[in-house]
Amino acid sequence: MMSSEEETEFGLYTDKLLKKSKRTRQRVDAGEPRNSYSSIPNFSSRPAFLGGSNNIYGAIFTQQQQFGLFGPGFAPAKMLNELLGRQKPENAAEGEDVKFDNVIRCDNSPPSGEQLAHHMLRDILQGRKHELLALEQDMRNGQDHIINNNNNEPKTSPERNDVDAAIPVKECLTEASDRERQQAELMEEALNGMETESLPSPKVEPASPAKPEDAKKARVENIVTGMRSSPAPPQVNGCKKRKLYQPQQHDSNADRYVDDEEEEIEPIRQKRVEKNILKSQLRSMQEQLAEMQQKYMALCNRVEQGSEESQEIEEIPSDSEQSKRSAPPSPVTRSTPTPVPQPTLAQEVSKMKISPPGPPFHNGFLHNPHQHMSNAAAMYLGVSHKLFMEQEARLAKEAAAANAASNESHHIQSSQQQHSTPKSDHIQERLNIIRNLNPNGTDLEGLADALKSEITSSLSNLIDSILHRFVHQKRCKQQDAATAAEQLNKDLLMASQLLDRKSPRTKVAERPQAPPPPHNHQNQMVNGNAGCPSMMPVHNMNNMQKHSDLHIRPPMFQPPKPPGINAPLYGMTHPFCVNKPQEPPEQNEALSLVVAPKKKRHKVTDTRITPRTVSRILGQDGMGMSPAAMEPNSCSSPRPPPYHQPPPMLPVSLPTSVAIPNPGLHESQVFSPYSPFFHGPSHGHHMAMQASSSPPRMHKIERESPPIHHPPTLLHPALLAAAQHGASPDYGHMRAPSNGMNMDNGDRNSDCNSGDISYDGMQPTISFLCKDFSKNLSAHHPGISLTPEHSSTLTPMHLRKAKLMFFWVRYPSSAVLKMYFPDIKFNKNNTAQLVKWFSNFREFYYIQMEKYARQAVSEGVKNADDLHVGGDSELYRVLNLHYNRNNHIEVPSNFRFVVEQTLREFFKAIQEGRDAEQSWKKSIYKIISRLDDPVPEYFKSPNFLEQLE
DNA sequence: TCGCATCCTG
DNA sequence: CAGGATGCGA
Repeated sequence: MMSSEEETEFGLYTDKLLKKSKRTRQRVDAGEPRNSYSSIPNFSSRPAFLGGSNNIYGAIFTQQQQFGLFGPGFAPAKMLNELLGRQKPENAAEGEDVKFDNVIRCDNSPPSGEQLAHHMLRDILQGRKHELLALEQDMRNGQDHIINNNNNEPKTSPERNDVDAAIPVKECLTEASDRERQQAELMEEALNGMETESLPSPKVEPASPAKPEDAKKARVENIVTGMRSSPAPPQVNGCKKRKLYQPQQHDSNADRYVDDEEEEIEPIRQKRVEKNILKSQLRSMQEQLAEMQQKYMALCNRVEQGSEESQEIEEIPSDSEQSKRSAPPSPVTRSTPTPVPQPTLAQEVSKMKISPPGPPFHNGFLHNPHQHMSNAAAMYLGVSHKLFMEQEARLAKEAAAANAASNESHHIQSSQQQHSTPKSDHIQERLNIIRNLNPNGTDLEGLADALKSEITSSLSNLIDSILHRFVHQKRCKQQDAATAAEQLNKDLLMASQLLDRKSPRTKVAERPQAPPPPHNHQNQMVNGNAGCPSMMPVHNMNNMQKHSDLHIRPPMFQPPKPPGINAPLYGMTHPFCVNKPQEPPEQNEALSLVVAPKKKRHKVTDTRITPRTVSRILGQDGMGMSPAAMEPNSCSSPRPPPYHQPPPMLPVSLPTSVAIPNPGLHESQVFSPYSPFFHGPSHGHHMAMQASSSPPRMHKIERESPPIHHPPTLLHPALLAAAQHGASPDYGHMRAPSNGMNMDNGDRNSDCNSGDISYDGMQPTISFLCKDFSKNLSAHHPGISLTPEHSSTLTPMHLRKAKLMFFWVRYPSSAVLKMYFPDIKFNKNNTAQLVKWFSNFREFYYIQMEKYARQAVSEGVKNADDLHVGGDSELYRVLNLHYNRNNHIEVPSNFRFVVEQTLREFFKAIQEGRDAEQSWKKSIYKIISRLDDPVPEYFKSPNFLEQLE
């Protein structure tokens, strides 16, 4: 049953678990043995000792795959996978008996019966969407199965059959009937292919006794499959209302369908027709866009090349460039080529697509002498691609789903290609025209036409003007460069606005389409560009770049442009990340499934919005803490006078986000956000992203030596900046004297020696550290006390910090946490909150792990050792996005190691079918809990928080 | 019973 | 992310 793993070290422990688990518990995982992991004496924090042949470390070190007890001789992975894949139901069935027994037993106990039933139903409903569909079918057949959606009242009877009788006929039913009618009609008339898609497939899965685990598994699988099989829109809503507010999924069809539900049939049909029309029109527009882009690229290249060297010009320079760029990227470890046969359009698109960012991007565009131009181009493309890419994505989906449709689209495309691109004078005028059209709304076709011509014309205008400017710019050289860039920016801004306004719908889906970025820092910059057209004047850029941590954004800047999440088309080190190259339909999906996108009830949260406000802008300049302060001419806006407002007790929200890209920059260094600091600080520890480059082995070896001297993983500009300033006055001794920036050791126990970190929760006054700090302040600005008040309130910045800490510790004790949040006056509540945060972090983390592990399994990965998490793997990026959204710090290499281990553990467990067991994750948790590392000292520094911006 | 951890839900 | 439910160990 349990793998040998447990037997070795956790024997006793797991025995208990197993025994206990027999008890009537419906939830597999509820409750983790308290303090289990870290408190278990035998748990060494270092893998080295784990001698067991089965332990992961053994496997890792020996580079041999060992499936626990199964050993090498076990069936070929392929077989195994298939077996498992198909077996799942079986396994589940086995377990179900047990589980169900439990459930039944529970029924006898009055108090919990209801709840159990509720849970059960919930699980069923959540996990087995397809089942629901089947049920729906049943309903249609006259059976009285009633599906209860989660929003309805809890059933009183645990038995499924009873549900029928017990449930009052609710909207569900009516909705269903509505749909029924609609669908019937639609089927008959076969209005369009899309509709038929939405019909529930008669696929029936015998409503087996619901087993929670099963349901859970199903859920996860749903997520996974959802990620993978986006082309084929999963079941369309049953009576699952919850599905509805689940992300603005690409599945516009479903959405539409849902929306239409309530309305009369007639209008629905009309709308559909209209939509189709619009769709085709959009398609044509895309075509044109593509064309124009090509032209544009070609022109750009010609111009550039002409000026540089007289090199041969290729037909489509962009292509060549692209190929150059895309070639080098890490060879896919295990290529699971999923080159979905793309229709011609898609091919074209792929050509057009800017090589998914990352390093290649830099090499390509950014290095050329005319960077401002290139950047502008990139930006432009980013903007204009929104619409295009989205549509392309949808197209791909549809093509996969309905073959018939593809032909049509081709026709349309080709026919539309003939469109000429009319030119007109001013965008504004046209905008007005369009605005006038909108109100009527009735004439959608007209509108579409208008939009079409509008976009095309304006775009062509844009391109022309851009080119003109470019040429002109070349003549005028640097002097004019700045202004030209500004102009470009304006143009681009206008363009983006134009596009946004015109196609509001695309807006929704566009985010995921953002150019993907292998190398986050850089990419974020790039993406930021596309997302935030409003740039700073070029002349400011130089200063800015020197302080990449001090991103002063245009007031209007709205961060919500998370770095592209799309998987890069290439460069996936991670085997199972390789797949969805052709799946523009957001990689996000799975993620969003996990993390509900729109929750209104944040308290401390919403990290996207930066709290540190005015304090940063106002307060900081006097403090000599911000890099900016050192800079005489930093930023266009002269630093505010030395007076300070009382530091806001509670952080005010400011838009935060990634650096503002400087479109106009021509210095290459600009694009390595951290570069400015690499040389600055005395410790040039440029541990810079070895990302995927650093061989995993290294980490492993690293870990072997207990004293582990963690490589200076930090690189947070803020820190570096701080280091710079450390030279100045008192600041220097704020840090541990010996370590300086090498915050290596931060041993939990030893860190106290820093002395200054004495945290006394009760002291109303400032702590040592704060005193120090305040001394500085007052020294520089008498009368101003910027003492980081010992607040008991955890701010969003604390949250960020906590997230960053997660890279080192997954299971921090509350003591450790307190130590690392010296500015917090801890009490039960905020301690719990902080702990809860980490719990949440873990949750997210493990969900991701499981998801990807399952994906790997289902994709036929054989050996856990084949799983690698590179810096460019999707998994890695997802995690980084979650915990290190703005790339505040360099992700410690150990974290990647941990991730990899976790992934492998999950993978093995799943592969071996252990996931059928009740608490199969626990063993994994235990393993992972041992992989915690000491958090770097600098996390304790108040400045760190400060710099988290 | 309490503290802690997970899972689920919103 | 926060609340609540639940489980487990002490």
